[in-house]
Formats: sequence, structure tokens, C-alpha cells
Amino acid sequence: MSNDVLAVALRQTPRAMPRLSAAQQVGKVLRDHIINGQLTPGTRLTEETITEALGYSRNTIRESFALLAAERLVVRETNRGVFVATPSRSDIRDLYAVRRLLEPAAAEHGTAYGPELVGQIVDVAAQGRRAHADGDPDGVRQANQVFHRLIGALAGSRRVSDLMEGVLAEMRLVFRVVATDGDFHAHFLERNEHIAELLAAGERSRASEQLRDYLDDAESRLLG
Amino acid sequence: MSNDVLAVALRQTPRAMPRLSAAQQVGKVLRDHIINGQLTPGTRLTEETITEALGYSRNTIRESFALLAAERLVVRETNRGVFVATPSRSDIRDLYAVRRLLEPAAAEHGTAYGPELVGQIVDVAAQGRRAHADGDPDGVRQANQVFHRLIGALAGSRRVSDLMEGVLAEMRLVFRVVATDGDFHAHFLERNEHIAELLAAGERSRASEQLRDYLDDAESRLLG
DNA sequence: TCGTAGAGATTGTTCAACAATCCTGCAATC
DNA sequence: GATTGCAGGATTGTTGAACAATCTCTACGA
Repeated sequence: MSNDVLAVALRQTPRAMPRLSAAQQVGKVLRDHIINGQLTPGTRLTEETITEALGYSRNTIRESFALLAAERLVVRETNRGVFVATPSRSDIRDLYAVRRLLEPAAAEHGTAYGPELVGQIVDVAAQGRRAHADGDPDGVRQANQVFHRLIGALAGSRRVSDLMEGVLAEMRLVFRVVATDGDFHAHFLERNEHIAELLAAGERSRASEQLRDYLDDAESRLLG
Repeated sequence: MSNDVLAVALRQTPRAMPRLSAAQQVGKVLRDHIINGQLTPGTRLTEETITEALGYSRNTIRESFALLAAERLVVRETNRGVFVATPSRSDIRDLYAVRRLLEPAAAEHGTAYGPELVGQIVDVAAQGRRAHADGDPDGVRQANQVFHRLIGALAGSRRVSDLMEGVLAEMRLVFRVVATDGDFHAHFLERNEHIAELLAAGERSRASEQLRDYLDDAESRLLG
């Protein structure tokens, strides 16, 4: 029966891509605005305002608030409203605690380590340097973010990647709260490339150490 | 002005413990039932049923579903309903990928490492052994869970602890899907104590190795 | 056996309403 | 002058009902 082979093949596809629910769409719009900086930390998100702006009902808006609150991108204060999160110093420390645990571990022990991913990491590190040479600070920032996303991907775990995505989103908020000189990221370009080289050379343990140093340094620069 | 000192003192308190919203309460009830096994994997959660059972409106129920879905304890299939999640083999692999990354890293590099936490770890490991001696498999399971929760706590990060909590909740579902001999956990009691001893002796690196081995073993037992 | 059509049930979403709570401004008090 | 007490208005929390969209199941016919 060629039915079996078909069944097996289809079973790979995880039951279709379910069209996003209204709440998820609203969540996506708000998330983008928060991450891209149109909605700055502390901004209040009134249900009525969003209702009028996006044309969804209040209930739907509220459901999307629940999602964003779970991602820690907004804070809900009962009977007062929801506000775009403003990371505190303690949040920053916690975010770096997560990263310092996750990223070096992924580099040293991640199961997705291989020529393909490492290749992408090397590429994006080089891309960051080019952006810097072109005087494109936003390009630098973007490359840096992808770099760390890929480091997280080394773990080879969906859940870790999701977590990393959330952490990086929160980091965007951090940079909007803490004043950083324009090229905060530029300072780390060389180290990115160095780490990429170590990974390419199979020196995962040393790459891991470098990452820990790197993240320590970044944290104290942000907090100092 | 003693006003200032008061202001500073109160600012420590993070704006009161906000009474749980209805959706959060529903979420808590459902989460407990799922974790404790009253609601087994695959069970369908009809909005109407929950509405009648708990006395909250449909909208509130839906908001709580959104929360549980974010925790991966339930799966939402559009226009079909929400179901208690049934972890697949791939989910199990992913969960162990997370744990194998997180727990050893927390043991080796976590910043909350200290006599207090290590003491608790030693205690709960011993407690597991006693439960086993008393022929109390549920006590063993519980001790084991706390053991790993504490390992995660070594990271010293709120976000990591939350993640660990979620992972352990999912693990409860795993054990309900995969048939395990009654004392699956009992097999690991000695290793728990050994790891606890290593931590107490300051041999964090070796504890980390042991944990990796341990988790590898557990995973293959579950999948094999 | 297969395909189709239709009825019934469930979810997705909206709307309107009300209670509970918060915020603002102003008067009363010390 | 500063603090407290108190309406009045605005916003959130929650509910109930309604309707469209979609799924499931059954029955029927080719």
C-alpha cells in the first residue's frame, strides 16, 4: 500500500500552519512595535486606543495582552492597565545570567553544531564587520542579534531557540532604557569573529569561555 | 526628612501582590489538574464544560487557555478545540536537550551556588532515598522533581527557574505518555546523592559531567 | 467503497453592559 | 501651607448573548 508511505510523509508536517488567530495577529503587531521602538518602555497601552487603532474587539486585545505579558514584553497592573516593560537593573542582570548560562553551553555542548550552522555564524560575524565599515550602526546591531540567535540555535532545541528569541526581544527593550554610546555593539565585533573562528576550528570549549567573558563584559558595560 | 527613608523602604516591595485575575485562577486550577494527572494527555477541554464546572465565563476561560498554551501544557487547534498536550518523541528529545544544556551549566557556573542551596540539594537527595526505603514511589518522584528544580535554581536567575518549572511540568506529561516501570526515578536515587555530594565538595565541574551522563541515560531509557 | 450533502455542535469574534478600581480635582481640616 | 476626605469621571475586569466560520458525523446515492 502506497498509502502508508504517504501517511508517514504527511505526518512530518505538523498539522498545517494554523492561520493566526486575531489575538495572535494583534500580539504580532504590538510585539513588532515594541521591539522596533515605536512603543517605548513605560508607554501605556489603553484597551480603547488599541481597539480603535487596530479594529479588533476589546476581548481580543485583552487576549493578546495576556500573550505579551507571558513574554515579559508588557507588564499588567491590575485595574491600572498594561505598560510596555521597562527592564530594571535586576532584569538586566537576570537576562545576562540566562545568556551566560545558555550561550556558552550551546557553543560547547549543543547538538546542532555542524558545518552548516557554523558557516552561518561565520558569515553573520563578517557581515557585522562590513556593516560597521559602511557606517551602518543599525546593520551592526542586527548582525549582532542574529549572531546570538544562531549561537542559541547550536543547542538544537526548539524550546531553547524560543527562549533565546524572547531574551533577545527583551534585550531590545534594555537598550532603549540604558543609554549606550552609538556603537555599543561595534565594540564586540572582533570578539564575534574570534568566537566564530574558534567554532569553525572545532575549539568549542574555548569558544564557550570567550562567550562567557564577552557576556560578562557586556553586562558590566550596561550596568556600570 | 524621615519621609525619604520610608519611601526608599517601601520601594523595595514590588507594588503589592496583585490578586490573581480570573483567567489566572482558572489557569492555576487547570494546570494543577493537568500536572496531577486528573486531566490526561489528549483530553479535550471544551469551553462549555469548563464554563459549567468552574463558573467563569467563556471569555475568561479562553484567556486562560492562551496562558496554558504558552506554557505548552495544552495545544490549541483552531476551530477544533484545546487538548491536553501529548508530548511526542521529538518533544521528549527537545525537553532533554534543554535540560542537558541547563542543568549541567547551572551546576558548573550558576551564581547562586552556595552552602544554603547545596544543603537543600543534599537534603532532598537523602529524602528521596528515605522515600524509596519506605516504599513510597510518589515521594521518590516528588523528591526527584525538587532535586532538579533546585539544580536549576543554582543558576540564580528568575527566568531560568521559571523555565525549569515549565520544563518539569511538561515532564510530568511525558511520564504519563511513556510507560515507565513504577520506579523509574528510583534508579537515579544514588546518582542524585552522588551529584549532591560532588556539589557539596565543591567539585562543580564533575557534578556537571555527572548530570549530563544522568540526563543522557534518562532520555534513552524513556525513548528506548 | 467512495464521494457528497446537510444537520448539529463547537470554536472564533464581536458587542453591550455592569461592577470594581483607579485617578483627578476640590473642598475641608489641622 | 500641607494633608486628608470625598465626589465624579475614566479605565479595567468580567459577564452574557449573539452570530459567523468551521469542524464532525451521519445518511444517502453513485
